[in-house]
Amino acid sequence: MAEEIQRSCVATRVRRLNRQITRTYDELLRPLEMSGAQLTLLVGIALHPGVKAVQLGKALDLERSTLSRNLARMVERGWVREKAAGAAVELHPTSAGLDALRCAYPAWLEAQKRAALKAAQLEPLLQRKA
Amino acid sequence: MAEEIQRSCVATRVRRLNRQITRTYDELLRPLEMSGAQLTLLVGIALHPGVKAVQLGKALDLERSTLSRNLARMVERGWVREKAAGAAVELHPTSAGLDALRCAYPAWLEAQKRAALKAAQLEPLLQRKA
DNA sequence: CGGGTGACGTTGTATATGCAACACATGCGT
DNA sequence: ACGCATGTGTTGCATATACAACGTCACCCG
Repeated sequence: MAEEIQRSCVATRVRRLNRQITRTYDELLRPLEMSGAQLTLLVGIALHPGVKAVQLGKALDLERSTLSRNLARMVERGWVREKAAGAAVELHPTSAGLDALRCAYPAWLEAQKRAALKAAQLEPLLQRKA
Repeated sequence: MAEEIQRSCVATRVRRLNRQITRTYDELLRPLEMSGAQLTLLVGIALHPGVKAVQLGKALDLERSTLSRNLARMVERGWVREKAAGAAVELHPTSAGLDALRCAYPAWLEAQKRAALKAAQLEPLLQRKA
């Protein structure tokens, strides 16, 4: 029973891979004082200026309160501006945010390259699930 | 550039999948007051009684301090016993821990079933990485 | 024996995440 | 206009995670 879980648990594998991948991106983005989570949000906002927070959350499958707090940090940094729109909030990139995005691109490329190696571990993951 | 990141970022995809999978397991384990992370640790300890913490951490690619704190919670719950062994710590399951594991098995099975659906999203992930 | 070095765990601090509870706005129906 | 349901965001609390700094133990070497 315990053997079966250890052999085939999807959560264990996905979570471990997530740790490895997240560490890789965070390490390379750290000089820019940006996290992988923040990069994802910044990209989404830059590509869809004025997007409603709730839409962004649904696209990323992010809980409302998590998104709210992550955005607050990015507003602090001056990368994002929030604009009230009734009960909702519209998100806009600032020029500093777009600059940060440009600066992050080389680090992202390198992280993407390193991640490709670890992503090979995804395939056994899928095969064992069956 | 931003388009490229949104289209192909491995971290974004792995992290989103991790959120979905983790939520699934945590939701089903919640009645037992157990998390997916704790289940993984408990399984590892149950299968290798006396395992050194550092070994478990390496197997799961878990940072030392993270493991230390997660284990502390499980010791609190009475599922695990820590035994000093020089500078290291040996981990043993308690009988309550083994009981909890047995109780968790049906929930794990159900989570595993639900996760199989979402894991289909892993395949597009891999293909776009190339 | 004494000092240094490396391995291991813990503590401080920060981000990421989620659930539950609350607050607020909007819009609808009467 | 009133009240109610719904959608949206925020706050309180808890876990998971990582890095940096620190304390300790063990071990080895001179």
